[in-house]
Amino acid sequence: MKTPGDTGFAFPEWAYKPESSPGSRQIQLWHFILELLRKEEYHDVIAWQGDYGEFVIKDPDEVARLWGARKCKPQMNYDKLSRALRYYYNKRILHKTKGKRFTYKFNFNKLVLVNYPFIDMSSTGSSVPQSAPPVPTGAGTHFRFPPSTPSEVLSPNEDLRSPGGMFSSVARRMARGSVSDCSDGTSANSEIEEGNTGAGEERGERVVSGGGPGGGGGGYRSIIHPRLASHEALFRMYGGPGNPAGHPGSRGPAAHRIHPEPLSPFPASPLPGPGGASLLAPPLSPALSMTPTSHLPYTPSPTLSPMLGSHFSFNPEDMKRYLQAHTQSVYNYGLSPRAFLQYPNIVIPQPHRPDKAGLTAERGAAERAERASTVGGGERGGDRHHHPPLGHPTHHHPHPHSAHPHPHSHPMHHSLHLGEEPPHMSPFKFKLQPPPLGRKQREGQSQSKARQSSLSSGSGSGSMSSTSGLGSSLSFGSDLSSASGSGLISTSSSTQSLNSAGLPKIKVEPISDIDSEEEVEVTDISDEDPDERDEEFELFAPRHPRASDHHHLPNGSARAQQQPHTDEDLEEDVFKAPAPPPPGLMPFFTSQYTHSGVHRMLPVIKSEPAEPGESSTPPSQPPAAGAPQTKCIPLKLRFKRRWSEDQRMEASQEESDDKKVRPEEERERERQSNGQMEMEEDGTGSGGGDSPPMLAYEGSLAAPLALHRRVTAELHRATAQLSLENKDC
DNA sequence: AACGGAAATT
DNA sequence: AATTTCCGTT
Repeated sequence: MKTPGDTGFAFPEWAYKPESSPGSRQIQLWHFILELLRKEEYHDVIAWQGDYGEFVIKDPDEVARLWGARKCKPQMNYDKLSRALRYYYNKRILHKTKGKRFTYKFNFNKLVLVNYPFIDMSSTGSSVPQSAPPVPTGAGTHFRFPPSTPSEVLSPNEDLRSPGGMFSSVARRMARGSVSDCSDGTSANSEIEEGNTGAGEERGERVVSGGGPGGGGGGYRSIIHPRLASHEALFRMYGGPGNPAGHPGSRGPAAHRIHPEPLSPFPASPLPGPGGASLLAPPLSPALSMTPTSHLPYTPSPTLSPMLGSHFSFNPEDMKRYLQAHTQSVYNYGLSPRAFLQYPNIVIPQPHRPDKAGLTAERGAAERAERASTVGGGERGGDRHHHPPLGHPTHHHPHPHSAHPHPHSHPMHHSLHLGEEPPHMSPFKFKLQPPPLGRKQREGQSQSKARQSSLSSGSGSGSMSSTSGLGSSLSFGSDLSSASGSGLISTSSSTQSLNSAGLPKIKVEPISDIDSEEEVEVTDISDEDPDERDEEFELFAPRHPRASDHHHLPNGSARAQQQPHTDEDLEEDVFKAPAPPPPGLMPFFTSQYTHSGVHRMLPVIKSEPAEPGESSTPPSQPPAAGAPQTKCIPLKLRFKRRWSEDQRMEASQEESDDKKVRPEEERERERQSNGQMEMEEDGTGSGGGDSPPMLAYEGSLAAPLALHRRVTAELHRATAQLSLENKDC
């Protein structure tokens, strides 16, 4: 009986699979968190709470301990763990919910994309709006859905690098089976693992890793480059309507999963074209491949299964929840529907109501038990706010405040047309980076205050704190070209610091302080920040959940950003697109406007004080010295990157995400590929993307829903759950 | 408590 | 690449 639903929140199964993270061989923290979150056993330690995707670490020390156990890092503590979580901010996987202790929030968009870049809902979406716009106003009309380009869809941004990466990683993992290094037998992970498997939560969805892999092993090599895989291909592969490989229902277990989805988010079959096309080899990543595992109901064709035992699935329940969530979030939480539209498979985690108090503690850890009892009690008492049960997502109404800030249609003025808009790009911050002084160096040079010395050496402008970067940061329109990049920089830099080599190091970052709304529920802002999908908006996206510091916006082309700050405005800012909308990417801008602001109205439950565990902090051990490295990207490159990006955007309006996080190589690669592909499509829109959405959802949800249903079915057929055993230790 | 830079580790 | 470790700052 532990379905995701029980827990109250549900992510697609894959979300919980470590393997779903392309980039990592080992389990990733976010994944681990998700794991904990899904288990009731750990609800005393960490649990969903508050807004969509928001969770609270009730017992930081315990979480840290568990994490440490999992990673075989006995010295893990919350401080370290939290550092890792903070790294997610930039990656936009997570955000901090300000004002709430130990409270963070997931950004599902990111997760989805990261995990399933190939799942391109946009195709679906492009043809049809998948769900209702947050605000039923006529606004929807203004949005058009640009023809999607396959390439686009797949084009990942930062995190989603090419699916290829995923492939390889997966392959790798498969090859190795499992990672382990921890000699420590007592891994906490076992706890978790047990829980997962033991629970049988997925009723069979979970794959039994053991059984199945019939050896399909190697086949998944994609024949087609992932990028090229068209939506059609995707679906074909899934076995469109025809459902080549067997009926879903045929298998026992499957049956119930496949029941009709009342609310499927998906529109009609995505395969516009030659329906008849037989499926060709699945170009998809292994993860996608449908594994013909025995338990999989809808296993398409046996041949396809690349990965043994791995599959991921979109089950109806999830879908349903997703929809509900979607609606709810849209209406209640003010989340960006865009996100969901893109990834219907995501389900909203509902702060679930504790009725099952009893269940909680017994299981997993005796160790935690003590704590649990206390905490548990408190917690339960604590949250009272209920969210509407997932009953009737479809129409519901917004809570009182949700307010539709924009009663009037709110065309995205910001939507730019390809050529028309001035390339106001986001201003970038150029920070001088102080010469790296390694810890060693610091130590070596002056043990006492190495840090300061480093700063001073940096340039005379010791003023800049790492965070603020005000001291030497410059910001200006992204129009670097005009700035003549290097020239500008060099100028400023000249005064500034030079690295040992003599080259100035400058960090170019987008200034996204726009959000700056301390007042405005920081939480959400970022969360839906336009991520991958919204790439067009990305430049301006508030990438830092906390924009705490500087609000300067020096000259930065005073353009748009500085305007009134109403909710609307804020949002606009957020979504402001520097470049024209990328053609296939985000079919639904519609919703862009409204939501962010709405949610803050919701009173959040104050998390209970949760007594912090004391936990002694273990002594840290000094790592062995390593080779010194400098990670600064050469100035040139930075500019280049920037520049090319701009161009790209103009040309193709591709998304761009310039996070420092992202390595330029990737971007470059991406850019190029994208650029080529994209060109074609913009034609339609000529300027504004006028192509009207196939279905306007002007106002009603109904139509879309129907469509969704269909797709859902297809997906069901096609999907499989990803499960790889990944026990580490 | 939370943030984020820097270096080290895996 | 994703942390882990350390740590100064806010």
